[in-house]
Amino acid sequence: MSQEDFSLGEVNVSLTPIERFDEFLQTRGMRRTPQRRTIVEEVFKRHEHFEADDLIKQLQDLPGERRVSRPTVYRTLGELVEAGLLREVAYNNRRSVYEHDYGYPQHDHMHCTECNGLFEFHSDEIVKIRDAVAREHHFRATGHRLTINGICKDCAKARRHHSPLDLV
Amino acid sequence: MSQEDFSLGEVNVSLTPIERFDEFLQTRGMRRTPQRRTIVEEVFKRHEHFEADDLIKQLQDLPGERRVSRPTVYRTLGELVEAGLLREVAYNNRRSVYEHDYGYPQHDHMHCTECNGLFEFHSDEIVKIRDAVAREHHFRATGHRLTINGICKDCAKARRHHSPLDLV
DNA sequence: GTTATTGCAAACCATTTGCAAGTGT
DNA sequence: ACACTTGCAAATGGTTTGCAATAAC
Repeated sequence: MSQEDFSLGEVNVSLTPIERFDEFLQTRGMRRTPQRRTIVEEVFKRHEHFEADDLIKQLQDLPGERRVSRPTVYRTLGELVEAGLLREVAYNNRRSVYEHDYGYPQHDHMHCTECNGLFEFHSDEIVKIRDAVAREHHFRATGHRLTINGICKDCAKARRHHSPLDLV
Repeated sequence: MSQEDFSLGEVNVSLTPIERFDEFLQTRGMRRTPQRRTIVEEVFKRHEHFEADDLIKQLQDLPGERRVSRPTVYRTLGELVEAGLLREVAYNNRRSVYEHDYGYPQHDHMHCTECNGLFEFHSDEIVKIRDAVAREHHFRATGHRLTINGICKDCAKARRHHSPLDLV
């Protein structure tokens, strides 16, 4: 976490995700419960994309008194999105994939159709074009989602070891 | 449909979607059935984004002998995607949205979070940047999906008629 | 005559919800 | 004390599947 204490719009960036969530709960008259606390902690332990089910499994490895039920996980994930701590990346249709969206720089994704991997990248250009396009169409842009589809470096390499006639 | 007879990669662009689908079925040893025919016809009657359910409703207005069951609609939509005639736009998670992807120029979307509307736009720049980014990361790009989120012109206008304190 | 396809009813499965018991404030 | 939360079990709802009857080829 940065030591600086500056604010970006309404959001005080010097807070940890846990503090930020507490702040959010307070503003909304919602309560700080051990379950909510456990979930934010686990969610921000590492920075990978995850699905609700990944998180549920992760929580199952926790000592018994910290167990959280499935509905509560779903409810809390929704709250974390509302709080601006998580973002939903809908690249997989059918189930939701989440990623950190707090104190983490704007970025986009490359999605490998072979191994289903998701890779992040950043491009200032994209944002510029986005805003230009939006302006041109009188659209008030608040964000965007770009996913480049294709084959990642590793899968491309693996493929070269097969003959081009090797069908599945 | 264009009168010209030129090919783009493997795809003969002079075919109508219906012909193209027949060709696809033939190559795969699949059969031309009245149900499949009805579905392609209805799907390509107009160029809007649609969900499986929209199509099912549209089919219900057809004379009785052309009725198609729900499972067949889902099965055929999948085939149309495989055939490269349709493309799945996963902007809504939970249900699939389809759009024409045959003889239709590359484009991206603006998604209005207010009215849920989807608007198309085209930008050559985006494709250039996409390829540059992919090259830089040794990623073999085959396509991309960009959705700009925000408020469309009409919803923005409607909003100005409310006081900023008008919550929900 | 084979083999693919259809329609029906039932299954799937991620997510959501009603509700009674529990718990922050 | 008073809401807000939780966990349970059951519901939801888009999509998929098993299977017997049917229809392309």
